[in-house]
Amino acid sequence: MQNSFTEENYLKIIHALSGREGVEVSTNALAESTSTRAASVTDMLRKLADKGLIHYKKYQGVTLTESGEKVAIKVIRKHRLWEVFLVEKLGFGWDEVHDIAEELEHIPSEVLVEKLDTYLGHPKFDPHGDPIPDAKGNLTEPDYLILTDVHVGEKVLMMGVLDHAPSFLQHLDRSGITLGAVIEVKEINEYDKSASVQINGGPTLFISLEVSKNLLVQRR
Amino acid sequence: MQNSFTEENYLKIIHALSGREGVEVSTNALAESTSTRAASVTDMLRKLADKGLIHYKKYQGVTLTESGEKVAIKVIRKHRLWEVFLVEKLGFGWDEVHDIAEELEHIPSEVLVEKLDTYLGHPKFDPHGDPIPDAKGNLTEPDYLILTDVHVGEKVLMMGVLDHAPSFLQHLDRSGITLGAVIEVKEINEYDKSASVQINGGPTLFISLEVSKNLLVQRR
DNA sequence: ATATATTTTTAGGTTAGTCTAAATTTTTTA
DNA sequence: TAAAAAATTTAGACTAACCTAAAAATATAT
Repeated sequence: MQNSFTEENYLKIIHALSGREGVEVSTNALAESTSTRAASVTDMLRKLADKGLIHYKKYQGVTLTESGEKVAIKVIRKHRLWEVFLVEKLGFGWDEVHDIAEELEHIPSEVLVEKLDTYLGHPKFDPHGDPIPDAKGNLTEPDYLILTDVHVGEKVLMMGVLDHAPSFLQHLDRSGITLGAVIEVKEINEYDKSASVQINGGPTLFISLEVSKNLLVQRR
Repeated sequence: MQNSFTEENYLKIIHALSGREGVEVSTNALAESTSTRAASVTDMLRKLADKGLIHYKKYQGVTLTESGEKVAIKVIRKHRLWEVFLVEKLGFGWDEVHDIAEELEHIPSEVLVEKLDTYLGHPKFDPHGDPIPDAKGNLTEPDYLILTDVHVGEKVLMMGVLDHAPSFLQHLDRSGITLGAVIEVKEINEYDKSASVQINGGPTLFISLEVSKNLLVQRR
């Protein structure tokens, strides 16, 4: 029994919205994320529940079942591997690959994914720093900090982004903030929490709270 | 105005069935090729005609318009480039790639195709010897012979296959008949038109008319 | 604790792509 | 060239995924 493109998208989004703790996801949140209406979401939830892919009780929100989780993680694995391919092999920018990977992730061939994974050298992270689930479906989220949690004087490594919007990624490109960059927090403005940071021991620049909130970093 | 997966498939199949001369394709032939019923084909033909992608007069069969031809050739370009990728980069056999390419060919991104083409080194032929249309949509079919047209004593180069069925391609693999192989026709059996051929100056083997009819070759 | 607001579900409808059965047109054959 | 056969189209219906409007359930506020 094959899942449709649309079903896979719902499962992927439920996975993302329910987070590590597997918290219930609301109908409205899904309507927002899928760009559909709540009524359409309800229809789909009934269908996914019938297929045993989600736990669903009317008015109570949904969580993934084990089998739903499996499907979601497979889709995420494909999405992230294709993103690596697009950036590493085809030369796309990290700001250009999301929509294309959104299509490629639904190509249904197990052997394709595994050959792609091998070809790419079994990457552990995608171009945005997101972890790639392994072939068995194990997905371990590294516990990165958000830059807002870093104190003045600390040096951290840039490890990923929370916002994948092209405009945000392009902004980082212009600022020279790339994956693996060393970020030293020089100063935090008390008033608006904007910060001045030094990148790779080179130029110092000001970043807004909005930017800080979307940067995942790691102490060295 | 985007064309759907299904519409693209119809256009691709009409292109294939109408051949170089652009001959009319019948409703039944399309039903056969799309694995649907004639009534469904009629519905789709009306739709494609409304979009200006085919010439359609009831009961008279269809041909592609210029704009339909353009779409078909784009799909064919994508299909064949992805096949090259699957074989050359991911290590699939030529008998394994058709179904996967059938999915990949509908991924809609011009820039993806062009980057893929560049990455692959602008290949001119796919793993089955079929010519790859260029970015401008020029598709030049080389005029190969069919092995049945080759006389005893002639040496020819194996250039492609007409049948893409995995079972046929696997049969060729077992026989050592690969793209680029030199085939010398040693003998043709008058009764059933089976032939004995020598491959690359090495082993001689018997091939049935069924096989000969599906091998595209070139005089040297 | 009741009234109001919000969220979610139900009811009924739409479109794309498919189907079967019946009607119509074209082709073949006697 | 008329009858039979084959091909094609029309009519009416189905499913998946969406919609709007109205009803029902839950949450919030006075």
